[in-house]
Amino acid sequence: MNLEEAKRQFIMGWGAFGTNWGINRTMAQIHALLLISPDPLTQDDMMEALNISRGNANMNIRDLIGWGLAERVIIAGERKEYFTAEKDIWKVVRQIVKERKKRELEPILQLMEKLEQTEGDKRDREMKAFTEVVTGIKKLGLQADKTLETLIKAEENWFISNLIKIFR
Amino acid sequence: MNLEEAKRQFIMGWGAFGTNWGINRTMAQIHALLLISPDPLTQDDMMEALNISRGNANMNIRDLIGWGLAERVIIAGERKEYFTAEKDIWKVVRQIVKERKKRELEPILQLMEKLEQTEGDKRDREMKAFTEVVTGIKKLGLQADKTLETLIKAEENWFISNLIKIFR
DNA sequence: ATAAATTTTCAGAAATATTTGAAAATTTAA
DNA sequence: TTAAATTTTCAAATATTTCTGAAAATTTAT
Repeated sequence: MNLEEAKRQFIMGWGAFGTNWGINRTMAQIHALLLISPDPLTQDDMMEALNISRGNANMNIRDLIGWGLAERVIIAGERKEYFTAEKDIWKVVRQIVKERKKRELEPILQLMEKLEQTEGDKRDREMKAFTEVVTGIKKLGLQADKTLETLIKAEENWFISNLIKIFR
Repeated sequence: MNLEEAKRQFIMGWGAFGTNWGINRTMAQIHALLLISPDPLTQDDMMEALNISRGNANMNIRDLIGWGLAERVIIAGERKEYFTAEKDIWKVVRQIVKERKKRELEPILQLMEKLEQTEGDKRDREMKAFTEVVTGIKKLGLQADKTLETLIKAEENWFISNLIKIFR
């Protein structure tokens, strides 16, 4: 396969992958494009490469920046804005984990904490089933939160070398 | 808060949470409903509780079964089919991890392996950037695959107690 | 066998999410 | 300043996903 075709497949594949994870296809494709671009790109470059409109490109670039996955780059003497993405995949994963933890795990934990306050007869089967599930989710969620927090702070080598030891 | 309101919020919250993770809202709501039901439910019970159509209920129940998150229950003397969900959250998480690994991680790894075969001049900047990213994703993916495999096989206490040791 | 109960399917409808493109706002150069 | 270049916004259009409901298929009881 030649490079052009491989790039196309990479971008399409990354886009489909993102879709499974609740990430907008275009955002994932822009991310893929930036990942494999040795140099920063402009919005127009991306519009052309991915065949998308100006508005779409602009919104998704800004979302990517919001996720901490892309950043603006100033290029001396250039009028247009340029963008790059972090190339180190491990850093990318850590950044995504960090954001999703904040955006999704934390709200679920808050909900479970609120639902733990539910009043009712503890001998009632319905009540018991409910309480057990809520408590279980909260416990696991807290554990996950702690684990992910450590993971986010970990340095790659430390983490990987530990994982290899523990989970072989 | 009383139990009825708490259940409602649990089901809505779980549905919204699922949506963020590429899981259909109704499927997540049915799962939530089953999680907090002390006894098995029929399709009609779910249709009524969640205010959804027969077709929708049927399809999503079968999807849940496909994910290994719900199962049919035979109740002696009853004509209708009943369904339950695994209540142990840790088992639920393991099951989800297992399915997502199969459905999503494995295809991405296959794609990366294919893209590693891309032909081109290794001194070309474009080629180099591409190869580095593909290789990086594959490496991390293989590591994740191995780790998740261990996690799937692990017993809860073993896993949690190890994690607590490693990641405190 | 027959028919009632129940489950499954799926085309079209509805809801949701994404994208476009043109206008408005902002930035930059001269 | 002024105006050209660039970025941002957002209402409407489009695409995608999900849901409905009725018909078909299957299962069960008699």
